[in-house]
Amino acid sequence: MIHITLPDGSVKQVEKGTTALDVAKSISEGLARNVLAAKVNGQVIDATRPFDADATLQLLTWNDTEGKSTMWHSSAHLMAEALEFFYPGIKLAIGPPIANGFYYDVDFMEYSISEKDLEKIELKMKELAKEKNLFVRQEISKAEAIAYFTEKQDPYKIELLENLEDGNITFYTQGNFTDLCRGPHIPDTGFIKAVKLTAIAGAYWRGDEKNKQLTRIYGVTFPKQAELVEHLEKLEEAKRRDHRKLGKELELFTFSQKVGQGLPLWLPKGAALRERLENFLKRAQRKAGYDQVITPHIGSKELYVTSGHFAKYGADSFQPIGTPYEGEEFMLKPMNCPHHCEIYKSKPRSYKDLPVRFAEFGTVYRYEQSGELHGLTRVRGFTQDDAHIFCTQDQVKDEFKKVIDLVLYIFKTLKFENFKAQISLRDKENPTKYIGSDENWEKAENAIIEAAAEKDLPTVVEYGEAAFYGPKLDFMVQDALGREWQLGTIQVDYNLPERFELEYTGADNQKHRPVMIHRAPFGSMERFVAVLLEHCAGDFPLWLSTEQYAILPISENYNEYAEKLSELLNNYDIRGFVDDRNEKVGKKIRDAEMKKIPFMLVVGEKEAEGNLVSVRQRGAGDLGSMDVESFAEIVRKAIEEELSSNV
RNA sequence: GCCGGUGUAGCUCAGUUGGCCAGAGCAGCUGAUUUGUAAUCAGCUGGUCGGGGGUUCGAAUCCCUCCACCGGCUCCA
Repeated sequence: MIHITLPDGSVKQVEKGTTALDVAKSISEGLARNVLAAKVNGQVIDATRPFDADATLQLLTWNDTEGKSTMWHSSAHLMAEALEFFYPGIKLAIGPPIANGFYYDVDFMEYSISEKDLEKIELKMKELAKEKNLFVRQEISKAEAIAYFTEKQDPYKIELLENLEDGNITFYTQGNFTDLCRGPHIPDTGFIKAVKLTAIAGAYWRGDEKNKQLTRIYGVTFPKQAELVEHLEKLEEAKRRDHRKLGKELELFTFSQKVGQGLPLWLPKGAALRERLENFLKRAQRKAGYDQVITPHIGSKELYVTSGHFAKYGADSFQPIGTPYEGEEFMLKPMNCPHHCEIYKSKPRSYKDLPVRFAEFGTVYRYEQSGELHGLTRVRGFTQDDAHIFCTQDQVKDEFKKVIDLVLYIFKTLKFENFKAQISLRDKENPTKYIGSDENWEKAENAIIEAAAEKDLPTVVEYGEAAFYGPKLDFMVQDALGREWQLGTIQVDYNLPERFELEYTGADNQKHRPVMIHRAPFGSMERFVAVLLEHCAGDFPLWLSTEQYAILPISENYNEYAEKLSELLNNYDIRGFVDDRNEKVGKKIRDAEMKKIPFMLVVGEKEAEGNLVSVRQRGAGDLGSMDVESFAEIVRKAIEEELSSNV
């Protein structure tokens, strides 16, 4: 007899050879029907594997991330079985589970496949799922495995096998399909009740663009049809919130083929929104001791040779601009830091001056591959809310904390409640990858870790993710749909101060090298606006709305009164317009709602006579009628509340 | 850049066994209506069918090529 310890601490005494599924059955049949896999001694394995010694056991169901990924992994096998049915002779590469489903990379040989084919594959998968075929695990020698795939003429599996150790190789078989696979898998295909193949795309073998491009089919499966429906609804919602769609509808930005791809054009309303965000940040930065600077959009090629960026990125950048006669070369600036370094150097600095903080909404241009461009989140020209802090090594931690405060203030004000900070540190195994002294790195990394801890940031630490010039802290926010985006960043840089020979005079009257911190709380205005748009689905907070109210006269007879009101509200610094079109008020309300205007002010005879406005708030409905001062007070209070989230 | 898909009016979309002047709704304009909390009615304007080339008596529709966009891959100072 052996002992199996469950998560609640209870211990089951069972025969050797008992499986996790048996244990589940002994608890309840219902549970057993939901068990997808088992976590035994911390390792996820098939629920059908027999125990041969004492162990801890956690039964994994659809409610566990590992349960889901096990099912999706099995779904990839199921899809492969269906694919082999329709397209015999195809070569299979890899088919893993991913965050939201699974995919399989397939070399379709002479077959061609398009989205139209997905439906029949789904049907076949459902048909095979109904057969409740068991996933059978089989240990196999490397030689036998290679022989199997040689027979099957699958070069990808053979390549995978070549990198595997003999004695550690397993096959899994369900129905008519056998695959090289480490496992684990769900007990049988019957758990898969709902199937949706979502996309078909190209993907390189082993992610290397020098390799052959395979066809990747993405899919997702569920244990219940209802969950698939829910999933599809979520996708619809994401589509509805897509910043490209909202940006067009709300007339915020556009693109022109003639101007060039990836070069956003900000329309009046978008520009007003952006200006408001910039002013918001400028105000906060002024308070935090930043000095605003302005630098040109191009810089001499020498500048980037000095910074080292030309050597690293020059070939993949917009190419230098030449002057007509002298043959001088200038680059479109891909970042602002070299310019800011030169500002630092414009006069001698003393330790008493530090930290120096130069801020600039700096527009930069980077060549992105055409297939990479995406709405406002990936463009070729964008504006960073950039700043560079020049300080002593001892000031790094404090400066980090101040920047973290700034970022938190922004997140709080704009209601990004779910976020995390990723701390990217060195890969210590690979010291030659980094510049700067070990001692300074150690200090900087600790400073970041401590700063994050003291600010109670939810953090994940990634080793080996640091830039070659210094460690960094990136903020990832979740939008309303739980999708993750990288926004703000804070980076320590030992490289540029060295290359630009920056110095300050210390208390010891000796020259010292300052540390540089790059930081951008929004990241870029383009990306931030995109994420904000999706986060709030276009319903901007009042203080950010370009049009805070629309005055809707009942008929043309009240247009004059409406104009008078509008002037009055202008005196209160409340922005809006009069909808004096010859339309019924219902139509005007509808249009104002579609334009996401926070307040609609209906005026007719009653209001004109009593010097009142009838206020209707987006989302909240009719607030009744009141005088202008009361309305202005409502607006003032609402904005104060929105902006008061001091950290 | 690569693989796959898409491209018809300002917007959303019909229109492919190749065939009469290419359609609708919304937006816009004109007129009527003078309106009370999510679409008043009527008329009108508007299209090199993404660009170029080809096949054909005839091309939005078939072929070639280029461009842009969408979904991925690779990349991201």
